[in-house]
Formats: sequence, C-alpha cells, structure tokens
Amino acid sequence: MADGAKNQAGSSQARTGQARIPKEPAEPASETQAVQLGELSDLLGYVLKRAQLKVFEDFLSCVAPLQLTPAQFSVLLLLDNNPGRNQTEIANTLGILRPNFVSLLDSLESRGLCTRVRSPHDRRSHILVLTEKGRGVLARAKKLVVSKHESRLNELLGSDGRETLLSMLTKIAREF
Amino acid sequence: MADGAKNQAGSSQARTGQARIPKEPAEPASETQAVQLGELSDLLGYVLKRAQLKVFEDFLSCVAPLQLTPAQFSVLLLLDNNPGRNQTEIANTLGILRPNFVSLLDSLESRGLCTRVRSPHDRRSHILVLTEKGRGVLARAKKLVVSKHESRLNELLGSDGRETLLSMLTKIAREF
DNA sequence: GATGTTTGATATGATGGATAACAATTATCA
DNA sequence: TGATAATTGTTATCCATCATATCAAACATC
Repeated sequence: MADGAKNQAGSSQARTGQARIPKEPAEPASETQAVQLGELSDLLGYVLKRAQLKVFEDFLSCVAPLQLTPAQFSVLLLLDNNPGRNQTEIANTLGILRPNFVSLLDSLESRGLCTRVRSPHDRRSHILVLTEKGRGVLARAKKLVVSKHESRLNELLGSDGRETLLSMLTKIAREF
Repeated sequence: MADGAKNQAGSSQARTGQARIPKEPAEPASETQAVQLGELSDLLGYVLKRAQLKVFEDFLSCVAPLQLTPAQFSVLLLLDNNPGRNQTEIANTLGILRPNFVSLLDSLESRGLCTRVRSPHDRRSHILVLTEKGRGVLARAKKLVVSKHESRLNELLGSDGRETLLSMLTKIAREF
C-alpha cells in the first residue's frame, strides 16, 4: 500500500534575503493533472493505513503536552487497569515483543511514571506498578484524549458512526 | 497504542529428543486471569492499528506467491492508472518521501516490473513505465487480492458493511 | 538433583520513515 | 543573456519500530 504522510511540512519557500514566492501552488495541486488513485481508493488496507496514520498523528499532537506516544499511553492505561502484572503479560497483550518492551519501560520508569518491583512469589518477574506521578499523567492524558482527540472523531463521524466503526474494526482485529 | 502482533508464531515447545508437552495451554490463555484491555478497547486509534496490522498481514500472505508488499503493489497499481508520471508525483500521492522511494523503485526495476525513462521535456525527471512483466504481475496480484483478500473481508463484514467501513475510513483519511 | 522452562535483559539485524546535502537540470527575472 | 533560485533524483545518515538469538537468574518437573 505504501504509506507515510505526515511529511511535506516544511515551507519549501526560498529563505534567502527577501522571499520570492515564485509559484504559490495555492493547493497541493502541484501536479497539473492530479494523479488518480484508481482502484487504490477501494482497497481497504490502503485506506485503513492512511486513516490510521491520521488518527495517530492527531493523537500525538493532542497528548503532546504530556510527551506520551500512543504506545506509552497504552502501557500506562493497561497498568492502571491491571495491577500486579509483570512485563511479559503486559507486553503480550499489547503485541509488543519482550525485548522491545524493555526500553519502552526504561523510558517510562526513568520519567518516574512506573516502577518495576520484584515479585515475591516469582523472583524472576517484575511486577509493574504505576507511580503517583504516573497516575496523574495518565489522568491528564485521558482527559486530553477524550476532550480533544476522541471528541474530534465524534464530530466527524457522529457518535453512532464512531460506534459502528469501532465494532467493525474490532471484528477485523479479532476474527480476521 | 502499542502494536506489533504478527509475532508469537514459533511453537516454543521443547525440541530436544522426545518432546515433553509440559503444559499445553490449549489457548493463548497463558495468563491465569486474562489481562483487561479496559478503556483501550474503546480507543479508536488502538483498534484501528490492530485491524490495520491484521489486514496487512492477510494481504501479504494472499499476494505471497507474487512476492509483493502492499507498498510495491500500490506503486504498480498507480503506474498502471497514471502513465507518464515521474517519481516525485507517484511518491507524493502515496505519501512516500522521495529519498525512500528510490530503493523501492530500484527493487521493482531490478525485477523487471517497471522502468525509469528520462523525460524528453524535463531531463531531470524519470517517467515511470510499467513493463509487460509488470502488467502481468499486477494483473495476477489484483486477482489474488480480489479473490482471496477482499473477498474474505466481504465475508466478514458483508458487502454493505465493507462499504460503510471504507467510506468512514476515507472520511478520516481525508478530513481528519 | 538433573533437565528443561520462564523471565527480563542484551546484542544485533532488518525495515520504514525523516532530514540534509549534492549534481544536474530547469525556471525566473533583472 | 546571465545570475540566482528551484526542482529532480540520489546518497548518506539518523531514528524508531520490529524481530531473532542468546544469556543468566530463577523456577518447575520429575
């Protein structure tokens, strides 16, 4: 499918002395005749990926003041809802491989948002614990997500549209 | 959101002499009590990403005999629908940055699926041309996608469900 | 107690995405 | 026309994500 987006940000205008404003394409209509997506616009995977990038991008900007990535946010959320779990359990439910989960946790722990505690029952495993600060950050993040991110989606799709979308995506994620 | 999936493939069963079959968890119910996703299952971004990974995974396996990634497939499709375009135009419409598009094209060209032709009007740019072989591969890929990939989605969502999903995702991709 | 498994961790490689810079070419306009 | 700027494809490079193999410590099983 090819994806990416999020780029094409810079102004690209010459910045040497007095600006020149040579063409001013007004729109992304750089191409005289727009390239046709054709069958691509009916390919679910393609549209799915483009939508996902957009949603992540918006999520990131909404939670920007808290400096949380989607992955970090989901970990905090999971820790809050599942006290007493170890790294393997949390990583597995998020589809993160244990080796890759280590550095993710390192960053959260170094920011004082969670802690690794040796389990008394199994001294191999680390119980993951949300700190006070972590709970606070999570609470603020949730508010931002609801008030800015999800509300915008509601606005675009309608509350029932959003429900429909969610259930279809859940079905794909589970049964496909 | 955290994502990944696609992993957890290996058997993990001991393979030393006669197998032992120690526990046989029967299901991925490794955790005595399943970890609760909680609010995560209502986060559109999270579900969106999980669904996207599933769809890409299936796409990849359906088109496996032709050795085409989603990105490569979308390029071939676009070239077929838009003859006479150069690298920048194709890359832009797919949201691929020009530098990253180079190696993608290299691989397609080295497999004889497309060619770079110097434009007579602008000797800087390369017109991208589908070869005969490229057209053949694309045709077969399309058939596989329709008969195996998209048909499975239709089966899961229903033809109208698929339409609904597509239009909502398109709306997000465009207007969000 | 010997053997194998699990847990967290490290090292490492593959891949995707992003930026800077460059030569060749073209466009602009003074 | 000639100087200056912009565009095109490319290379190099960096960063993040993803994936595999391996390891020591701790546990489980028999």
